[in-house]
Amino acid sequence: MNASRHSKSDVLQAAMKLLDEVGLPDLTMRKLAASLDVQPSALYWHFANKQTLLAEVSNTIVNFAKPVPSSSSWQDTTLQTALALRDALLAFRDGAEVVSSTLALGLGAENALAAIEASIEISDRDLARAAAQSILFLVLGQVWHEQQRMQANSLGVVDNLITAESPNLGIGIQLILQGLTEKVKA
Amino acid sequence: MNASRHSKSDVLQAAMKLLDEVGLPDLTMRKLAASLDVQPSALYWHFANKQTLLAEVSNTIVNFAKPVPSSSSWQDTTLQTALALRDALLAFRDGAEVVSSTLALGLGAENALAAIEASIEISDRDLARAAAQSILFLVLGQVWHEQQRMQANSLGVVDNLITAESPNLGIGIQLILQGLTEKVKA
DNA sequence: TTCCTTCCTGAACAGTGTTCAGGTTAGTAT
DNA sequence: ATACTAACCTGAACACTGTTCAGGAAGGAA
Repeated sequence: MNASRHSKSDVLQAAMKLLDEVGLPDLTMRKLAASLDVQPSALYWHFANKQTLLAEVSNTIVNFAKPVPSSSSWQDTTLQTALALRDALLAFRDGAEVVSSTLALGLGAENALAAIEASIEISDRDLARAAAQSILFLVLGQVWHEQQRMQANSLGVVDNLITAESPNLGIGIQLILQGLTEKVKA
Repeated sequence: MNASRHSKSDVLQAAMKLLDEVGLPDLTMRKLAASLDVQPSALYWHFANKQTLLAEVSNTIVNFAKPVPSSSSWQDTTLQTALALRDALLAFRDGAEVVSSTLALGLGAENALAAIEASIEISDRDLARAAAQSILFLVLGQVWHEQQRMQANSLGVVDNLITAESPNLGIGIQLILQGLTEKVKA
């Protein structure tokens, strides 16, 4: 990952690799530069600042979730879309925190919301948008929590004899979908 | 807020005030110390580190939400509890981000989850817990998003001609409650 | 007055993101 | 081959950050 000169996507790729190796808190510009055999200041030719870099990392994570084929019901399609996003977040270390922060700052990660919203086939688009946003926050929150536990567990914290409360993951989404379906009926 | 010696709660109180004045990103140990006319190192007699301090800030925010009286239905009580939490988060600058981070790190903020969970009067407690967690994430995500927009707007970002998509706030929660009610019927 | 707990100083350490004037490299056109 | 121009990088510095630690001062109790 070194050897003379680098392109913008080289830097992005190195950032993804470093994220996987050391996690978000230790993903510093200096370490990233070192992994490319380059001075820290060199990174600022490719990216205006660290947040811009992280925004592109976030987009890479979100776009890792490929669109799901439409199922028998739109409810199922929405659920599958949300689960695909969940899997994408889980596929990268601290993925949920990266995406959450980027989303909060208003940079990128709109693809995730758009995909969920598009899958909700009801006529009231405001309601669809509100529901999609709810599902997004739910997935981000749950995965963030889970990934934080992963790190805590990997550092000798041993209080996790009961680690399996994971089935939570899909329940909240299904509750929202059920509520949506009922609300639209009326 | 100065004058010779300070207690632990003095420091906490000064931290809350400084948070309101400068926001979370500028809430540094040095500024906090300066606001108390004290050296930064003095703070470490009261708190082990910054995260511990922030955890207590977080708890202060969460406990600002007083328990709501029980309504006609538990669904309404749960909704009111969630809205009370929302109001507490909104009452402090960057409140949602402070609580989210603290919650993710596993320190404090369990009161919020407990209050919501206790209000859900169904026999399946695992389901109640999952639903409560979903509602919590939903409120945190939504308010975080909203507060970030507040700051962005106060800094000369002027693209907010249409600022009023706030009614989202309660919709997601109601969807979850409706879904819950249906699921329990069966 | 002695003693002990509580609270604080002053200085330093190791790290962070970021800026900037200037240099090198590579490719393209003349 | 030469000149030019864009892409990319160096090296050093700036202004911060959280945190540690040996030691000193203030206040109350014995």
